[in-house]
Amino acid sequence: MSESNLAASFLIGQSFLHSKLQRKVDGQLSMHGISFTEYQIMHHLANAPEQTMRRIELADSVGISASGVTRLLAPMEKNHLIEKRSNPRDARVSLVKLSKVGATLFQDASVSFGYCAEDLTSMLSTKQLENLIDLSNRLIDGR
Amino acid sequence: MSESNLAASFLIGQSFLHSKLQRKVDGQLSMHGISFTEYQIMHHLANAPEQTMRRIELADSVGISASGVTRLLAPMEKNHLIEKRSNPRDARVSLVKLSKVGATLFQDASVSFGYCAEDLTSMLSTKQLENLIDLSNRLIDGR
DNA sequence: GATATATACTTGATTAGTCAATCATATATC
DNA sequence: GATATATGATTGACTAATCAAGTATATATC
Repeated sequence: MSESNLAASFLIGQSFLHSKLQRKVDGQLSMHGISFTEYQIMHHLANAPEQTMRRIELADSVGISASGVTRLLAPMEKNHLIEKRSNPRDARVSLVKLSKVGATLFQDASVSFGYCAEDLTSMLSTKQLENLIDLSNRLIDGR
Repeated sequence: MSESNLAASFLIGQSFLHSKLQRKVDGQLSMHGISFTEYQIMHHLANAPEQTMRRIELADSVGISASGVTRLLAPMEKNHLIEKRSNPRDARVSLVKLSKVGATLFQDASVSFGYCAEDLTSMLSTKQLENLIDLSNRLIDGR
């Protein structure tokens, strides 16, 4: 009956936590007209050299499929948050660059996102949060 | 440029981790013909008194909307994994009971799920995993 | 006991993603 | 240098969810 497997109950809890965090973050970012996924795209672009990445790199960074990236970026390009660049060394590649408009929006959204994140984690001390991030990173890296 | 906010980078990492876990778990459960969401539904039903819950309780437990539950349960009922019961004290309520077939499938799937969970968390000691669950629960409870 | 409000659930329309197939280009091999 | 294979990206068809609106029933108030 009751779940005796620690690892299994972690997965169940993890999934529930995700839905809670996702809901809160999406609600907060909606006032900037973007979703959490779009925010993540901009986050990775903002931290990349030249604010530029290949689409497949974005897919891997965010954790969605290549086709998901194509569909996600289309409206972002129409709204001039990003710009399409080609790679002269490899014509298969479509580079994505965070535009000036996109960078500004990202900075604004980052303030909301930061407050939201602080709020959602306010019950943990810095040490606990660092610990949590460390443990999460081990799960991500699989080491 | 680089994210100085600890809480914010936690949220980004959390989202990425979720996509990784979701993918792996869904892949594992697909051999039983169910999704992770369906597994969670059965998990909560299996642990409920009489293996029975109201639909809105299921929605809250799993972290999806009421309409999401309606849409999710429809095929599960057709496949006889769950049964619909009415509440004689409140005709608005539609009770959901895990069927015998559903309980058997859940037990089988729990074995796969357990292995999958062990595998995904194998790099953490029991103590670390307990610690991770505790920290996650604080985020969930907001205390 | 009629009326207003709240709760449980379902439905129609929409959205964000998936996968499988495809196209274009690049790279390796003979 | 022709051919096979691999890689990056897009598209069509589909799925799992959302929200807003609607229906049915219950509860509280006058």
